[in-house]
Amino acid sequence: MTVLKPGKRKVNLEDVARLAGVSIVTVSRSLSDPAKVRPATLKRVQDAVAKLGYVAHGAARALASRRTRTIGVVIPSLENAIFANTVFALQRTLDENGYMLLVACDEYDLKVEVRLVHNLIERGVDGLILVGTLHNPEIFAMLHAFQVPYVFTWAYDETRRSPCVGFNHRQAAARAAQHLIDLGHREFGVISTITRDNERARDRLAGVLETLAHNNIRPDSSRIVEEPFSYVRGQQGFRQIMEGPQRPTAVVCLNDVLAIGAMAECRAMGMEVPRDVSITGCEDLEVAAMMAPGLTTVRFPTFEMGRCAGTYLLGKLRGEPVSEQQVFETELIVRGSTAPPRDRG
Amino acid sequence: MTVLKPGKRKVNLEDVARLAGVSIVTVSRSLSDPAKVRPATLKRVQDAVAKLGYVAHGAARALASRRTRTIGVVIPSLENAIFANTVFALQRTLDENGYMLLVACDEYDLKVEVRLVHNLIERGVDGLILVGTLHNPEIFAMLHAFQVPYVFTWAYDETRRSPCVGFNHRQAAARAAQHLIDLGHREFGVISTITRDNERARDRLAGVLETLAHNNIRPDSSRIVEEPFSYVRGQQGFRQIMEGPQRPTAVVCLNDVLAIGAMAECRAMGMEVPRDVSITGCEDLEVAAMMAPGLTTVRFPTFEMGRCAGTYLLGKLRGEPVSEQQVFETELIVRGSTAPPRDRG
DNA sequence: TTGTAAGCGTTATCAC
DNA sequence: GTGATAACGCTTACAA
Repeated sequence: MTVLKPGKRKVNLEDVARLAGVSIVTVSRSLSDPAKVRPATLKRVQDAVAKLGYVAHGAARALASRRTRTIGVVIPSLENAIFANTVFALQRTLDENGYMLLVACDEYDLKVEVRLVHNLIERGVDGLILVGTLHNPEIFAMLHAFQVPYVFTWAYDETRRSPCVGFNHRQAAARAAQHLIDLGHREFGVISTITRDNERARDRLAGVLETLAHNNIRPDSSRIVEEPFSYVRGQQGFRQIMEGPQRPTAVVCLNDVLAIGAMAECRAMGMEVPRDVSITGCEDLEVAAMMAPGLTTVRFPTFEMGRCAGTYLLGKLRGEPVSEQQVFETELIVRGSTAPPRDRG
Repeated sequence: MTVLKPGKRKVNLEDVARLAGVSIVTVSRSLSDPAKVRPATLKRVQDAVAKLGYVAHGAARALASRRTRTIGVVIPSLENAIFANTVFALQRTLDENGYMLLVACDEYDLKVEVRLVHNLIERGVDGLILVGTLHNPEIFAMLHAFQVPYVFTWAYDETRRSPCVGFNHRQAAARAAQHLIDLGHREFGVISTITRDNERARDRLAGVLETLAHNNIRPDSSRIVEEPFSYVRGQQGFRQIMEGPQRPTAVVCLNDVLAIGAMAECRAMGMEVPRDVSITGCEDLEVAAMMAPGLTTVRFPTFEMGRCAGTYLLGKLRGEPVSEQQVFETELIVRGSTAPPRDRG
């Protein structure tokens, strides 16, 4: 049971240099800053590189240059399409600039996140992308100690303490609620994600409840449920709310997966959206638009945000001036929301 | 515009060694192989590490040890949930074993994949995970030259030339088609993904057409459409097929996104699944089950496959004997498929 | 434009 | 069980 371990690199700068008839340094320069070498020399080097199939040794390069050309990102989960999308946008942006992306998932556990950030710093990431502003102090300590530039995504920090890019979840959710109120709804149900350790969920819930309270609507606590992120839990939450003494005319779901689950259950219970009940879901999974006619949603431009996060770090690493905060506008997408039924509203 | 570049690591092995009153080597050992150091010494070292907030320098470690504890994966896209899922499973498996994951997307471009694999090897990945068996020869050359262990996912290689783990797409698609034939359908439509550079799409399409041919069913080419991966294209494909001279009674969609689009269009056209037409989609997005009653699907256990790919590489790196090929069984999930209408079947 | 020399921080090898 | 020493492959002053 011998551990498979590669020997030393078969072809290194020295080999290329020898074949090209130049010194090691010239080869190094030809690769990192071709403009600084005479065209004829450059050609010889490039030919040698091609002939030998030389590939730079990243570790050695990183050790000498103190840069890995690698960025790290920690997200809660890749099962959630909005984070997969964020990573996708990020990867593309970084790739366009010669950077690669280390991806880690903390599965919504702030303690795990500490370990992941540690591992990422150990790998020498040039920059770090995290989700939200809620993090273990140890993380801030490491980030500071190792001078790793970072940016929070899916975050909106009014205090401007950290660089972040994201959305105003509170406002987005408030708008959704206001839309329903404007339609005449007074009886609300709310299906939220688990708010513990999740500021996005907290902000959204606060946005809805505040708006309702502003209009003197205070839904009974039995009508406000917190469910884990899954279609099935969306179904359960909807059923639970609808089995209460009086059915609400509108249900706000704090993400689209819960919303889709709620819609499925709604249909299973013989009701229709939005005729019998108005359902609103935050986020806008493409599939929601496709399969859920009548569902009002709030779209978050996640891809643009991902790009922005990548651009921020790249600019920072280049020493360029970059804006430390960016908020993307969300969009309320209405697909036939109606007023509550006359006999109940 | 000075480029932001960190100076040398503020705290290194030497600092830890000094504080602990031991040599550098002992510290190194305490970190990599604690069992080989006396408990009392170990404790002193660990205390020093904690006090100084020491984090190992991965590049230096990699240069000396020839291992980065990093694995690379190239997938077509993260927009496709099945690949996001694969990556998720992979990441979790690797994390459990102290490895991290570099993720890159080639967006279904085999030429881009070459560049990404190059970059990954440059970063010194200890192993590589690719999707499918169809790759540019340059990739195989590099893999071989640098002795990088690799495994193909979403792949089924009957010739057993490369380590791979995946599904028998041909068989899975054939089963779906056979199921419909058994129900009495004779008039078929097929909505496929673009088969160019995509062997999974090719295999699935072949599986369907072969099975139909076996039963003397040869759908007109106007009923076989190839559409890019998106809900909207699924809609378009369905409409195109249904606008032909004679409507088929069954439509097989070669992935679930196209299937969901097809269902939406079906509904928009005033038809019902499966009463008016039977739609079958390969893959089984959770949302399909939720929003598409009547849709028959084929489930591919993607998470299990992802874990398997990670386990394979880890075993290989440890020099353990590992099985070079693994095929996961797919599952036909029937949700109310019916026979074709009497007056048409 | 090109080359020389000095690290970068760690692990492997071999002594003790 | 612990320590001295030599790599590991590259970049960055600085010199020519």
